[in-house]
Amino acid sequence: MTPFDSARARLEGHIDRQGMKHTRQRVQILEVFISARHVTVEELLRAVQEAAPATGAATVYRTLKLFVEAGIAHERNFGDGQARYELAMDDEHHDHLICLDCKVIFEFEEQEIESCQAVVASRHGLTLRSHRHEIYGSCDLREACPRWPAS
Amino acid sequence: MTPFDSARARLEGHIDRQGMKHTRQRVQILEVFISARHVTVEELLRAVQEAAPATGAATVYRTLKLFVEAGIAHERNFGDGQARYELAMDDEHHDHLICLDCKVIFEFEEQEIESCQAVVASRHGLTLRSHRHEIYGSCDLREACPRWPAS
DNA sequence: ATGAATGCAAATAGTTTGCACCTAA
DNA sequence: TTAGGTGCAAACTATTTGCATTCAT
Repeated sequence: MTPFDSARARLEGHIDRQGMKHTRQRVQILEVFISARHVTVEELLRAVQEAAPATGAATVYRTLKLFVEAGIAHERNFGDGQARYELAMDDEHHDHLICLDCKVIFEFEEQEIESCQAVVASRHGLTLRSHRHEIYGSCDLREACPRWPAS
Repeated sequence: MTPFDSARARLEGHIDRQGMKHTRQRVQILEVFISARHVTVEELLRAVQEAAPATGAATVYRTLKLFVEAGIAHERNFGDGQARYELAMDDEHHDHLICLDCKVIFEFEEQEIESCQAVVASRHGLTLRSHRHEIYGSCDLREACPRWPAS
């Protein structure tokens, strides 16, 4: 089962369960979304419009919300004013490390940090619900940079 | 030296260094800002207008940016669509724990998490520059909640 | 047939900017 | 005097919404 198939299965299940309809657009948007990482609505819209030029921005916004409700996408905000979406795979969790120089986005998972968080929450009498953790760094556009020697 | 005095000193220094001007509005906004925590522009504007009704929103936006440049304020975004600002005190750092039920914002500092982050960054060849870490939890509006038994 | 989804355009919300007037230095 | 600041309104950006039309069921 490819990522597309399992995401689609989950989406169709959600659509059926909610008495919604299966549409061409929803599948087309999912197809493009699957092979993208941390896409903005604008990027996704442009890509979708290459196959289906009539697609409207509102549909992409609405469909991404649907993906989030169906549990196949996460919304992210990296502080540049526009939301980004990424595929939500089963029981996988990660946070992000963003390079301020070359804008590369890495994903990381640090069990030690994860467990600290529950402690912090309970210390204040709260039950941990979710979190958001982004680390910003610099690659100085040197060899270590995945885009080196990009402009 | 009160927090207001040291913030004001730093602001005036920045203003002088940049050849800017000292204005009534900047001091008035600082006065209100000092005694607020995680304020939105709207909240700050309303409070400032109680003392100086003619103050415009643009001035508050511009002044908060100035505060950030002067190093006396941090901009925060807790995902509700509007920026919040808080006083930046010397060599103090903290992250946030937000209650999804009662909206209380706690501050926390966890040295273990801090040091993990540099490791994560270097693991990917980056130098740590900054980070953003928010933990979201629930108080279930019970006794532990600082606003209990609020509505 | 009929109700939900789409696409467009208009509406919002938060923030920024242009510009005439004001004010600190 | 004069550059920088302010206040207002208009512009902008990302996103949402109203509505007539289209499409899935």
